[in-house]
Amino acid sequence: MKKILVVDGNSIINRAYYGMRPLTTKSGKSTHAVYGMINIIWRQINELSPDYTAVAFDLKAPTFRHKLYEGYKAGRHPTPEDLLSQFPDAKECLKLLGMTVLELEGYEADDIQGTVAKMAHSYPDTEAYILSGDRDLLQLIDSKVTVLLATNSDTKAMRREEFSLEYGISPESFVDMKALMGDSSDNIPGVAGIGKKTAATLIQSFNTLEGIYENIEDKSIKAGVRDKLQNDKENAYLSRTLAKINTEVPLGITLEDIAYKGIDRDGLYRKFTELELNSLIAKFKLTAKSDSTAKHPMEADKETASADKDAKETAAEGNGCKESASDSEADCSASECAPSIENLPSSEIAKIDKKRIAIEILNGIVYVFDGFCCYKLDESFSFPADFFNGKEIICHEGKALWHRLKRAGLNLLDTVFYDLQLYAYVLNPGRGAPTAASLASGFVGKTPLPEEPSVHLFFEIEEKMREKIIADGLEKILFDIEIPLLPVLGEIEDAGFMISPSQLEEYGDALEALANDLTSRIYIQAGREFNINSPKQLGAVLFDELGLTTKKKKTKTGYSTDAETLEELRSEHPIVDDVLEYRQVTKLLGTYARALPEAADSESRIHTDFKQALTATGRLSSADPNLQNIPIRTKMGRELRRSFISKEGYTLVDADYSQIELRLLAHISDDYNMCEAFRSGEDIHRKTAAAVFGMPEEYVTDEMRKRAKAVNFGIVYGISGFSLAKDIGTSVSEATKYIKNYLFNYPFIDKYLEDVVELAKKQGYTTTVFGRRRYIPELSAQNAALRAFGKRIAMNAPIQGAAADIMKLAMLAVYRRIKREGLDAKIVMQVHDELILEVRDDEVELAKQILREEMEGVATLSIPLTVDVTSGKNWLEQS
DNA sequence: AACGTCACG
DNA sequence: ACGTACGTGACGTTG
Repeated sequence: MKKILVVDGNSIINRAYYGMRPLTTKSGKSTHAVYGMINIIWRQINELSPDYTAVAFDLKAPTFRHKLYEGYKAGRHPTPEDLLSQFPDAKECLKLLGMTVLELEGYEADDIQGTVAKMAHSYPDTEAYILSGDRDLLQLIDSKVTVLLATNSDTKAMRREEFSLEYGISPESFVDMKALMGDSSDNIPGVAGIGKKTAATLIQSFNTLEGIYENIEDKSIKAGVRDKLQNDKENAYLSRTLAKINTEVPLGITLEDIAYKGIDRDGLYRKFTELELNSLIAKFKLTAKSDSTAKHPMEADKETASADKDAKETAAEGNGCKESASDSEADCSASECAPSIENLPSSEIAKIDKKRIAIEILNGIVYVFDGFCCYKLDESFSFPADFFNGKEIICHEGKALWHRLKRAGLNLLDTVFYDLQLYAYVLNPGRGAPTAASLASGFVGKTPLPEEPSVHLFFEIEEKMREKIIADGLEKILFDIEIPLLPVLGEIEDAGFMISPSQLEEYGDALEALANDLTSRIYIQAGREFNINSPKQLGAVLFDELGLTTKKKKTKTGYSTDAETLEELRSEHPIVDDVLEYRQVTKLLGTYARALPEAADSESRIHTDFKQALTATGRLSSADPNLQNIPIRTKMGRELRRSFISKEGYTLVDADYSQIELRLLAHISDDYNMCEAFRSGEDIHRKTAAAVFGMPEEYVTDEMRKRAKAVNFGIVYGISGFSLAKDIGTSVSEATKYIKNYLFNYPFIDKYLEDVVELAKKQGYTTTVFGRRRYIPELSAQNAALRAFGKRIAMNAPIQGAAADIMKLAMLAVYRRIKREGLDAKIVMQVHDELILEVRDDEVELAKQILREEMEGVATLSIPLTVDVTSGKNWLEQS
């Protein structure tokens, strides 16, 4: 028996799109629909071993159904952009899988499938299988046609038996039934007031529409139903025409035209690499170059092809500069693209004399491309000290390169690092850092071999990405902020923040004694020893053994034992207080007191790593170690800051923006009331309290001010009454009232929050006042909770992002001013709205003045930016 | 590697 | 009906 597999391309790709977690390439291209579709289809190919395969797609052009009925498929959600963009890749992949893609203007995918499936009747010994998630296709079931109904988890074969069992009618009657009950998803009207049940009963009795209307006076039809049928008779017949799949589409093909060709291994490897679908490469066991192109699928899955190493080595040993990379054909395959790489001894480094060069470090080896030749440097390369002065370096992960060159003793005066990772970040933050190879395939369509440098493509990639940067209006963000900031961050990391290890040790010892004390007390009260650090064991002790009241099992794995939960149980048992304190003490001990000295260098300085291309909003993040989360909120924790010090003869100068996010909200929304409050230097939380509680400011109590402050914070995050209530400990209705009063008093903020969400929905992204983007795909999610999350992101991102822009501009301004005025001062830390300098004692006052001037003057907004500046010998004692 | 928890702006 | 404030990083436990 020969088999035809007909796939409903639109249905399967939709199912894959909505049924899977989003997946994107490093450069931000969505790929999960393609990935899911291939998995679903490949499983069927393996199960069936079809002889003929076709995948049908809809085209945009209207079909006869639209012409017949203008409401047809009206009210459908438009296909999301990031699904639409996957169709070309999907079709290409299907062809590479050896399948035939069929689409025809004026016909829907359903019609094409029906036509192909029914071809089984024209050939002897042939049967057809239709793979779809759409139940409309069930009408095609007959003796030679089976529908494979793809559900979320598996695929169910529907033959006549299964169909009749489920619907109680024959597949041939399916369209007649649909003509009666309609179909809201396709906007097929049907007969008003007749649903699934009545429709099924009628069809069971009379089989077809004709049967029903011929027997309309039959007494088995109730009067009400009869009226409805008579009223909508025209609609019923129209609906049937709309629902009926046309099996006579003029495709002009024979079965031989859709014979299954087997997979194209090289093509799939290239395509999957481009899409970064590495798990599919593994699943199909694809390698860079295989010895044969067409394989039967059953063999393909098992095959292990061997990489062709010879090809690579020939290229590496090639003779110098004869081939230039830019001569390569645009569509050449990866191995053909690789240029010859010349080994360059240090003595000949001066040979590289272009102003603009590309550098890539791969597995510790330095590669240089000067626009013509590609060089591989010695392990112990050495450049002349001023080699890079005034040069433009196109690179990837430029800060690591910056450090490496700095450590090699090189001057980097006016050296600009055009870091492609920053380009990608600015184009689409929050996608994770793309590799150089993925940028190559994403922007110039060339995929370097794994483990091979892609530096020879950096000039082309830079050009393409720059075009996109300009098209998106991101030049300022990239070229005026991120690119110049890179060496500034390098300097800050290099400088490091000095600590006092002895002081930390003392502090740690005290914490340790306290922790030991608490441990024994907890054991005594628990009646046994256990691991207090294990939420599981702690939960068992508190709730099962000591019988504390459990609200609900909050976590996936068991009882919730977080501070919020324990706080409510304090009065039930004295052990709870001890556990809370134990948690606090061990946190300080493990994360800070003991860990920080480990990270310090021989001069007791700690060098963090600022991640410049990580956060979705534009902020920096700090890691290894994180110096942006040093405790301050509790007295015991705050003590840690005493151990962050300045070196002998120097002082720490600390400057932080006051209320920067709230000020930005005032500026962006242009809310008169809030702007006025900032202009006149009023206490913004007190003023807000007066508005929220509806009374003069003189009567505002501390508690009221505290609540108003929480509202101010919450608004910036896209607050809900529920969360505000939880935060300030009131009823939800009380909290909701505060929010309502707030928005009433600051009407432009209310308007702004609505508008920013609308605009984000329309554009797919938000922007800061400086143009920095954040894409918010969550806004078009199916899941309501996810959509609500998207709204909150849309409200917050322009504010948090603008604050980040301002701080970055301030860092540049302060850095340049220090340099220009020749101060003996270094920036040692940034904590989002705070900048810390280490300044020679005699220049402290000057540094304070500079910090204030530069930070406050960095942007001109409709309200003033204000900065609080303090100084001291450690991070705690600031005056 | 995932989870729970908790440190920061 | 459903979930519940934005953005981060690190530690210890557990599977």
